[in-house]
Amino acid sequence: MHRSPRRRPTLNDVAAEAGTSIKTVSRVVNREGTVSSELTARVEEAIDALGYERDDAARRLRSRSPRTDTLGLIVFNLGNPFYASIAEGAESVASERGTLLITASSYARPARQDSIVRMMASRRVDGLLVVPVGSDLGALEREAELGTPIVFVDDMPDKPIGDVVLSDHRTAALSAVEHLLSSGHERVAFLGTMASVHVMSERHAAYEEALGKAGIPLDQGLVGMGLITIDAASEAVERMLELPNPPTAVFSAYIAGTIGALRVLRQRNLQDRVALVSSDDLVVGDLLSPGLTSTPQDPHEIGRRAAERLFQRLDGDESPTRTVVLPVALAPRGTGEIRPRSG
Amino acid sequence: MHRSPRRRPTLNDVAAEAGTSIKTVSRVVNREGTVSSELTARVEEAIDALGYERDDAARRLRSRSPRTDTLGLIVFNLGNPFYASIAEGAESVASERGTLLITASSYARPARQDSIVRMMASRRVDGLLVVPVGSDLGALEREAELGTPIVFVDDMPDKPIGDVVLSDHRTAALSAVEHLLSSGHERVAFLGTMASVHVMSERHAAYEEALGKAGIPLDQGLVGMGLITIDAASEAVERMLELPNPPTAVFSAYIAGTIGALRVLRQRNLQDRVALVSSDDLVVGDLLSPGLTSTPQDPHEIGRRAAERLFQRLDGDESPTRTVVLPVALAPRGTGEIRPRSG
DNA sequence: GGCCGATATGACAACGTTGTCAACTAGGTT
DNA sequence: AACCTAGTTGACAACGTTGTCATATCGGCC
Repeated sequence: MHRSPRRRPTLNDVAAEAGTSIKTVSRVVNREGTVSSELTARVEEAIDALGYERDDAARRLRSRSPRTDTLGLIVFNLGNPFYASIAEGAESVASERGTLLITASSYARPARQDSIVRMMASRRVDGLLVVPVGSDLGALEREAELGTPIVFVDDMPDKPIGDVVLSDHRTAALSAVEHLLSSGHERVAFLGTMASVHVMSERHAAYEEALGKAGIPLDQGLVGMGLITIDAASEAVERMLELPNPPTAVFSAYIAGTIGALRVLRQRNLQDRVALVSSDDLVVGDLLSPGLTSTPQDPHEIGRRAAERLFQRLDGDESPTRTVVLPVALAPRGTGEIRPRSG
Repeated sequence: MHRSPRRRPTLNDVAAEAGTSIKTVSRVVNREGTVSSELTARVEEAIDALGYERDDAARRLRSRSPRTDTLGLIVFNLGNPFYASIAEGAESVASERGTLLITASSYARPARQDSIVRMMASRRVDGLLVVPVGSDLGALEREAELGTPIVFVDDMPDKPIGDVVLSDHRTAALSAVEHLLSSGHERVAFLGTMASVHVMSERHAAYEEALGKAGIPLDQGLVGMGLITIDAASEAVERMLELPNPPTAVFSAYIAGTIGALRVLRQRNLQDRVALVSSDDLVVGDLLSPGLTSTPQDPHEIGRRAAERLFQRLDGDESPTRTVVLPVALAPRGTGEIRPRSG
């Protein structure tokens, strides 16, 4: 028996159907338990017949508690398995609290991040999880001032306007480069994206620091920055391999660079001659031969911890901003243990 | 100059600050262009000073258009790169229309899918993108009746209550198994998850169909179903390899099975002796040696197409339900071309 | 019989916004 | 001078819900 296939039923419709008032229906919907069992049954029948579902927006408008039970998550690219895993980790915490996630990709573009923050703000998300981009926090700063808790993920914001959950990128990058140097490499290339991404500049700084400590002069010809795509990384590696004094090892500070480098080395049959350490792991890094040496993070755990911190804030924690740094250990699996050939 | 760090400013607050009425502020916020430039400037100043952002829920409540500019996306597991890529594809379409995505993982559990659908319904998403699970559509059916457009992704629902976008799973699975049989394999194992997942039973049926056509008797000892995790798949493959008459080839109908099989074959140094064709590709399937033979889908495109279909519905298309089947071609890269050893 | 308290129900305002309509102003026309 | 028009501005109701408060009913007690 179809009723109105178009307009969603409201409390009013249910009340009319059950022959009672909207307040009583509201009480039944919210299980307040102060409605007689006979009337409760009649109301529930009407709810089923009409397919009524409470409108959370109207509820929030009137209710004392201003919660939407919705969080915003902004990452660089939701299709990237690393960020996807962060999202899933956050979701697993949120779902325990009956909270949904609005997810969006900023593609590392500040303007897009800003527009997403605004859209999420006008939807009144309870809090934000953000992989920050750019030097300008923009609308995020206003949100923080208005009391929306923000947890930054995987990277530091420029101003401490929220908690932070990230891996120990500096130590990881240091150990990666030092691992190559201790195998005897002196020509170590660097692959990275924009320096404006904080993590990237941190990894690059660690690269320079490790070289400096070992007394190896910096060669800008071995430094590839601004390489966004896999193909750009491949081309950069190809150029470096054409140099009169080519690199004997590569440190890739991001996953697309790693894939690009792996492809070129395999094409040129150099996979057993040029060493490679990747900051990020591949899902199947252990299945390659040689296996991929990396400093693998635990994105699922990062997502979990970030969401947990956000809920602590929502539960009333007003303590000063905290930074959670998760340890990272180098996982030697093959590509990083290739030694340079003399001559 | 801080004002109220707690309660969000409303039209009323802005109106008071600017010395005008809420209706005028509303007009400025919505750029109706009927407010004098002097007053517009004063209002915009107040908006900036207070950090006002319109409440979309209240807007929707009153406005004629009932849109939330929010879609719901339900996949099995957002952390799985295949689904993550679908999500990103859908998001790229949605963002062009100023629409955000609420994403959630059902973990292939019907009860969880149902509860997510309900939560999304009470948030009044404009439409749903769903990788369906289980034989009972549950709350989805009610939503469809109430006029919420639904597009099913990657699999068919049991009732045609919405459009469908998926790859040609049957043809892909047939060609995968036939590829192995044509190389001379007669002992071909099957790896899959629950038969309640429609795609899975379709791939399994194609497996049986291909064997039948070739006149090869079915051996239930070579069929591994219900293997959810990578480890479960590994154990199943190990058991099969212990058989007196072990498989010479494996057809894996899902990615975790593929990874589990690859790990075991590598451990036992059988990667060049046992053939493998995977339904799903790995991000770096071409980097393995031998490379992974698979029937790769284009999840980004699936997500795009599904979202585009949903927007067509939202734009008023009321034509009968349509099913979009995307073609899939077998990509031979190594593991699938291993021939059985005689004796 | 009147009164009490407990229980059940509903009338009404309010949340923040937009649609409707009325009112005011300024400038031009008759 | 009276009138009209266009351009601005604001008062008020309404969206679907919940908080507050009033009212109705009933059983039990003095």
